[in-house]
Amino acid sequence: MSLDFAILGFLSEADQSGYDLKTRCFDTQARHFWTADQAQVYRTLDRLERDHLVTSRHVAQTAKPSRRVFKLTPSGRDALGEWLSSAHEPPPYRDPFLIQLYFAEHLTDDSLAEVLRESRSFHQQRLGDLRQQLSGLLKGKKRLSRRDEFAQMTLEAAMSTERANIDWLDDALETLRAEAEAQERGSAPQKRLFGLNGDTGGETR
Amino acid sequence: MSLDFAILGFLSEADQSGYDLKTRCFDTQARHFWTADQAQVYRTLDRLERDHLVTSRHVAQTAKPSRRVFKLTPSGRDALGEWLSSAHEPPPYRDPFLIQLYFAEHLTDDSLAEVLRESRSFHQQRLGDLRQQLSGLLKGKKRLSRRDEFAQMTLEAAMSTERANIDWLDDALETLRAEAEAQERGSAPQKRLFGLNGDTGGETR
DNA sequence: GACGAGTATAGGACAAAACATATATGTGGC
DNA sequence: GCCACATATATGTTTTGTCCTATACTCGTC
Repeated sequence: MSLDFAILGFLSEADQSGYDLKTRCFDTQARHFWTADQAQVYRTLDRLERDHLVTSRHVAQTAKPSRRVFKLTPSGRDALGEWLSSAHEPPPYRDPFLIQLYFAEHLTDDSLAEVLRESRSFHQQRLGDLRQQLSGLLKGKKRLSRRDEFAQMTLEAAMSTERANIDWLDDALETLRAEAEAQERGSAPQKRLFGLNGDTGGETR
Repeated sequence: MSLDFAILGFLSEADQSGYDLKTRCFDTQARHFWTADQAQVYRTLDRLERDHLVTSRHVAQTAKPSRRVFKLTPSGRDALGEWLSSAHEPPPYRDPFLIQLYFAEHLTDDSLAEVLRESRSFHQQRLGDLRQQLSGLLKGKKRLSRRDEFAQMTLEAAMSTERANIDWLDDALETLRAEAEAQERGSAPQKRLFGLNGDTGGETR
């Protein structure tokens, strides 16, 4: 469903082929908020054309296979506008890492620390990728277009999430390290890994 | 795949029926990190039994339909242990809200602000739910078991993500508001919604 | 006694996503 | 000539997740 509108959105900016959408949109610009398989792109385009939200025409090329270029129809544009302005529930969380953490009693402290570090590394990599995307977006531009500003905002949003993940993981690793040290020194084992941080009620912040 | 191990994990704590898993685990304890449909639970249990990772026995009840209670096998426990200790790539981001933001040039400032507020409300609700779950977990306990500590950690992790989302949305709304005000007063329109915040390079934090 | 709510399991249908393979053309390197 | 690579589209299959319906028994209530 959302994929439909991501595609309509990209077509609202420029007429494109399925190949363009895959390589120039989903593999690059959009990869931090929506990914799509090549097969998925072509099949969705077929469906959108069947529903008269896009049209296609074949364009021959010299020295390259011919392309099928898609164009947004007026009703496609309407559908996009309506979807963009209405609320959509965020998808449910589904993170294998939290399953691991939830059942971490089966792991040794060392194993758990390793899992935390690996998770951190994944998020660190994603954050690095986001930074690269952002600097690519800003490169050589003194003033961003309104278009670019929104692209930038999506990157900043994703980055703030990644930073939250990394910070949390750092805290958890530090707590684990401190716990291990306390244990080693034979002092009273610090059982509680996390305090309440005053987070059990009241305002958001 | 991950669902398999979530189920194995819950069975590692207690023998349970599909109904128990659905209502007592996935609908309650685990809902902030993994959700599963009833149909999915039963079908996954069938598959796990076929693969000899769990076994089942029928248990008759008085005044209630009989239950099919599942139990982890030794090889199921092995499979769980191995999965828990190895790294798993976090699933790709897929957030319809970021699609909306990315194509927000098609929206008026008011529409966009409304979308941001609605998104905020979703996340606020989730955070509230997380807080409730956490206080439910802590209720009447002076000392948490190691088991509960990990449950608490998953809640804290989810909460930190939600807080990051909400904070980012608040910033965005504030910027939008300030922009609108500047425009109204006829002063030079503040084009850039977001600064760079020094985030284009260097260390994570 | 009809009806809804709770307990319990199961299967059909479908949509979304992932994974794999096929096909056709032209370029450049070995 | 062969192989890899980029361009370009298409289809087959499987897995995962969602939605809906069916079945069956008990209890409380209107």
